[in-house]
Amino acid sequence: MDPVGRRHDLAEAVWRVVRRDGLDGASVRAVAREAGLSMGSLRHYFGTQSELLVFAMRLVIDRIEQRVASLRVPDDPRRAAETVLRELLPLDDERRAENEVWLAFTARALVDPALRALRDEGYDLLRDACLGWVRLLVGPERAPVDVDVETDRLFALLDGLAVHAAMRPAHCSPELLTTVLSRHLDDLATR
Amino acid sequence: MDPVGRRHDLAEAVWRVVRRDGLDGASVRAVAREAGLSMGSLRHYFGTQSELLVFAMRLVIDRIEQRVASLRVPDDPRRAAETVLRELLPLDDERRAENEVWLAFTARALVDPALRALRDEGYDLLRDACLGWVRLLVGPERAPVDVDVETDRLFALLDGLAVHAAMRPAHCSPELLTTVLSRHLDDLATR
DNA sequence: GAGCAAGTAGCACGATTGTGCTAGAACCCG
DNA sequence: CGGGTTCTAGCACAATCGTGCTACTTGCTC
Repeated sequence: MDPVGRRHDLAEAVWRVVRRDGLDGASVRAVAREAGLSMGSLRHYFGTQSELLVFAMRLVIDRIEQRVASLRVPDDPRRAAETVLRELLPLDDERRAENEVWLAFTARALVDPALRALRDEGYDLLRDACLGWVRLLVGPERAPVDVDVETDRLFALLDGLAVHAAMRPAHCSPELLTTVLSRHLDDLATR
Repeated sequence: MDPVGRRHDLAEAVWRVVRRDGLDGASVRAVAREAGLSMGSLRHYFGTQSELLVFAMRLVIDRIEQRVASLRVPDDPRRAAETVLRELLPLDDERRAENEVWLAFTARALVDPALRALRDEGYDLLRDACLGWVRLLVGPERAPVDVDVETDRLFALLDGLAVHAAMRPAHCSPELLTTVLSRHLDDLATR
């Protein structure tokens, strides 16, 4: 198989192990077993465990970026914002997987320098997106400081919803998530 | 020393290790070393590692509850809400510690059944608090479904702010956190 | 077909883990 | 002062970990 494809397969094996047993459970042996490979074979694609995990975390960002980029966005700003930001909520199993894996990696990034840069990159991307939509929705008459506050408010809301969806999936139906987001965007646009 | 006091000391040693090296780093040996005790001695107070970690996580809830309970709350609902909810934000180092430790434990609760009940307990307490303040602030003329949506919105905002404060402390000054909360409560009260 | 690169497998080593266990020190109460 | 409980310390064991290393197989290229 394509070597780069194989690395993707291994990263997805990491995702599955992480979702099942947490990042602590993602030992080299466990990932190899999950992927149906031997340890030695895995190490032919990833020299160290750190390299493997960084690649698996990077894949989260890439996948989300790619999905958002391939989105057909309406012209109306309000509906455009909802379309894009909806895509960041864990509404189906694919996005739930990305969300849980991302959460596990960011938690470890608190103590693992190798993952910190990736976490910052992901957060910067998301915050910039929030900033852009807030600018578009509140209009130019709003004071710049308000834009900053509203950006961090939207930013925190999105991450909070994602965290809650991971922690209490039973209490966070897709309908609830979208309703909360929609309500917030309404308030943002009608002020 | 008082045995119960000793258990508290050990739990605080867990906190320090968790903040420094993550929950993965909180091995029995590391915690014992941090507390200046031998492994065997630690195991006299906590028979298993799981018991130790559960106690340390429980302490997070207890500490926050205790701090909130000892709060002098203004009569005005809007100011009362801000006073109490402010107390849940990581505005000083004591609350930052609680926040980071709580985050680490909830992340592990995703794959560790022993911690799940405590995570649920903490989340239920926080959501109930949000529900109460939303009811008080929006008034009785609001539809019940709106109250639910606004509750989960406030709930997600608070947790999102806490997560961001832990992940990017440089970008989340106490002023920013309180401003965002205050803005949100304003919107809630003036609708 | 020869030969070299790529892929696969698996052993070995030292380090670290949680916990069971024993033995001695400290303390308190009668 | 004696005796029993509480506390402390530390060893031992099996399990697991990441990684270095070697050997075998596969496949592609002259």
